[in-house]
Amino acid sequence: MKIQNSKNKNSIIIGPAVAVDTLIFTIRDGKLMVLLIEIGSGPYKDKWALPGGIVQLNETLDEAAKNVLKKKAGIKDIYMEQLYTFSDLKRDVRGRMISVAYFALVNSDEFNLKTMDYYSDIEWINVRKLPKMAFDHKEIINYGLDRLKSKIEYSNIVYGLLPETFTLTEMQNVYEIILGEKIDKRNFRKKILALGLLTETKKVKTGAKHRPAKLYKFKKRELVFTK
Amino acid sequence: MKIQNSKNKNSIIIGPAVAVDTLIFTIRDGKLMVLLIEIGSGPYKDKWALPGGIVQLNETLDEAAKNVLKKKAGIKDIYMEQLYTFSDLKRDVRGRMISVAYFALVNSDEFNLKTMDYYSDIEWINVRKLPKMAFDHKEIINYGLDRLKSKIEYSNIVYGLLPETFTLTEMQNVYEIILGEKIDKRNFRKKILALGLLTETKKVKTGAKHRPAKLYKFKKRELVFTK
DNA sequence: TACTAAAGTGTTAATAATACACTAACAATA
DNA sequence: TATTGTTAGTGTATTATTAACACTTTAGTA
Repeated sequence: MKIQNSKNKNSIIIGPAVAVDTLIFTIRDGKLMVLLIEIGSGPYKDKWALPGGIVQLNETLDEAAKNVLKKKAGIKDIYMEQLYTFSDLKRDVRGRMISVAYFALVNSDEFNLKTMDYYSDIEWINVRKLPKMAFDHKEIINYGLDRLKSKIEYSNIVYGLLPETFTLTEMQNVYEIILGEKIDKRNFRKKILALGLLTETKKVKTGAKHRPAKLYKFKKRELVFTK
Repeated sequence: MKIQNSKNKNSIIIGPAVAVDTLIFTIRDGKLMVLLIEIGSGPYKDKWALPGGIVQLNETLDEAAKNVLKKKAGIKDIYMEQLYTFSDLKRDVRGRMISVAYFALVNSDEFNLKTMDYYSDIEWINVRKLPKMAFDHKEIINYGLDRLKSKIEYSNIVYGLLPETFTLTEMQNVYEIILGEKIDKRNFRKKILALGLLTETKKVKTGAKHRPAKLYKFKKRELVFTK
């Protein structure tokens, strides 16, 4: 390994630059949405991109991704994991740039639009109806979508998309939206409750013009594998 | 994104350096082995490390990893995938270095030791009995081991560890070595054959002092998900 | 108080996973 | 050439999991 100036922590290295790009999913209006920014100038003008930023010398990739979420989208304390590192030579026409993609889930109740109305060019976009994308960000989104579809089947990550308390029907809807298929109500409830990850609260969701639904919550809001 | 000299493809960027480290597994003497290099000088002298190298401006990460395999270990045309990107600030005391880890499988029949006897300091090491490791390479190995254990259960990647033709017992042995548990012979054969990924060759493995075993081969030696 | 709409609930059938033991075929040797 | 040792090769019964399917309950509203 060749490193110039090896005694100095802030060494200058000649090599690809490193960025993080964050893929933030949420459920809104019964659709799976992703947070995108419209680019205002430069070679990718009028195309859309994932929120991202250059990785600084004194931050890890996880920290860099958290900083992007906080600065660009005002989001913190959410589910996040590293997705994949993209490195095509031509992925950014402006220069050689490696991007470490991160994958995040938010529940749109806690994270309301007002936080970001501030930016005119940042929006939740239906992941099934993407606009013209900059860089290889369409590829990143598809990669993340595959991760989401598979991981929701063998873990409890769905908590990242749900509010603190929720009904089983709301939870089932999230599964159906992500997987793109209807699920049998009785089988779904049986299976989910058998996992033992939820506790029944003593509250119900009232106000709708039908029987009120029991509200549940996750015992622990942290990643658990279920298979 | 701040990029200096944006019209020049070979821009100079101030940021973390990027390396690839390759985690190469094989089965030898009934054990899961990993290819390690003993470091001869510097702050990590006498510790062991994964084969790795700095990522050049004109190569993708996949290419960089392939080049490492070829140059450092004389290996090519094997199963390889990106594993994870490691970025702790202190992972290399010599300076800020991000490492994209790759995960590779070879079958030790095709890849014989002679190819690399050339290097005195490169060896297959039992993954359950690792020596003192440099950097965060122990962590990378454990991460890769988890990937291997899970992926062997939902895909056909085991082909990467097997020769062109093999007996079902040999295949079962690989599963048992990786998972660290005995598997029922009849159930294993039933399940594997039901997947329909193998074809029976007309040959048998003779020479052993017992009944000869049928030789099988994979219909396709490329990644297929089985669940 | 009748109507609407989603909540809530069990059983049966089909499929998949597990547990388990003997015969077949060759090599080595007496 | 008969005997022994060693691994290859095979089927069935049990259990666990998944899939299919329809009616009653409860609040809101007219």
